[in-house]
Amino acid sequence: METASRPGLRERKKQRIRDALLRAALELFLTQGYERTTVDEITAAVDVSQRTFFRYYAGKEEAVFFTHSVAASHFVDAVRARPRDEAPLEALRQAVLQGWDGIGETIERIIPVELHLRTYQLIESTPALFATHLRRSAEVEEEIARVIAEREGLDVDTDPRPRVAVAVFGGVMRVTERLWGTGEDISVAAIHRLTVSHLDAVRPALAEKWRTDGADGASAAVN
Amino acid sequence: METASRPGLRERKKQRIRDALLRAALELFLTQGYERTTVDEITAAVDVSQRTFFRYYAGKEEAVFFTHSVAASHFVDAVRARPRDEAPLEALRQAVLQGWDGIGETIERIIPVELHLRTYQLIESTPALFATHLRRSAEVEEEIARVIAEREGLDVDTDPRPRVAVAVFGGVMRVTERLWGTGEDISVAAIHRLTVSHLDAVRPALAEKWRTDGADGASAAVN
DNA sequence: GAGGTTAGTGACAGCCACTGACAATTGACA
DNA sequence: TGTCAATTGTCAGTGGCTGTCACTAACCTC
Repeated sequence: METASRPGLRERKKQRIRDALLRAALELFLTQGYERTTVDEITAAVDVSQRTFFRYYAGKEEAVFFTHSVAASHFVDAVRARPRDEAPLEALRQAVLQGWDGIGETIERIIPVELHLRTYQLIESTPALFATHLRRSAEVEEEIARVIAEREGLDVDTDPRPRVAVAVFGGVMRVTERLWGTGEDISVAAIHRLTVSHLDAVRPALAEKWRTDGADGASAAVN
Repeated sequence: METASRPGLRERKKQRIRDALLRAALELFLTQGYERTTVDEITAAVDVSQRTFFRYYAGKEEAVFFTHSVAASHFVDAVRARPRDEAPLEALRQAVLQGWDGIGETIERIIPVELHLRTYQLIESTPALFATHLRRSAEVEEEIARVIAEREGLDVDTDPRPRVAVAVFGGVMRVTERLWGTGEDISVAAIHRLTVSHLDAVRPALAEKWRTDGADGASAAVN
């Protein structure tokens, strides 16, 4: 009866090492900076060999983005779960907001949410990580585009709308994240607020004239 | 009188090495792949020391993106040169199309345009390069957002519209580039056509309902 | 519970991108 | 032509990452 609840000593030991490495890595990255932290320092903190680190994580980057992968697949699932009568962009909007609000339960099993949220600041301030983050986002967007296309009964290779819609949405999310990640308030409430205000700014931003409709645009101001 | 036209032997020698390194690097990257090409191979082809390569280029990546930097600043200049009565998105649209059409004169002084265009395929097919490409694009977008904000007399830090508009535009351009770069036809005509069709798909993609307006959406189909 | 099997680890050697330091070389210029 | 300064080659070293191999400890069977 305990094979399901207790996965065996070997497996538990592995899990402990994986967790310890992740935590040590993130804490070192956040205190000393990503590039100034060597793998040797991480493994020294956990007291395993350098080789062991690379058996658990493909590299330093994978450690940084470990929890992000979890969050990303939750987001994709959330999009899939949206009612089919919702407009595509509305479904995406609800899915991200839902994802952010549920980030606690999603991440806390692995590391303190605080640590996860702080990785965004690390990513935004480290060019190499930021680049990887964008690439990973692009991969998620490709997946989302396929989901949207399926929802709408379209072929993602002949109709540009699914990818375009997702790209528009993703572009706005990047701006939002960046503003949030480079700011001081890394609370979930803050990202929630910024997400809403930026998504609401899409239609005004696409308007022909910006200068005359001051009321509409100014109302979407941020900060 | 010849300081301007003939920059001296030393300078010419440097330029020759810089060009030779760039060409050798790109040709090796394109034939063997980016990661399978070592810096030693590049410098061996040009017959200089490895150290010399790093004096001209900060790393392998910088060589790949050398011409892209030129193209990017031409694009930014083109946006700046657009008439101020043009709507922001229209100005961006015209500037990119203009940029692509003039890519020949812009790049040919450095390397054959053919080589430059092929680097897009390399970038799209090499995750590390793709990531860097996205980061660089994000930097350009930030610059463009400031230009747009200035054009419209807005503060980029309080009004979200400049960054949002540029992010929307940039998102669509990424999708376009990716489709083009992973396809077979890497002609300027092809990217021009894809750019137009994708930008035209933005409004339909933002529509509430996709299923009913089949005529509008299907007309924007690609390929 | 002894003994074989196998997964996981440490130790070591090595590749490659990249950097700093210093000496050798070679245009530039008087 | 000799001096100065810019460029280059050489060398040594760091750090991320990988392959290999022997060893240990968990697991499994009888």
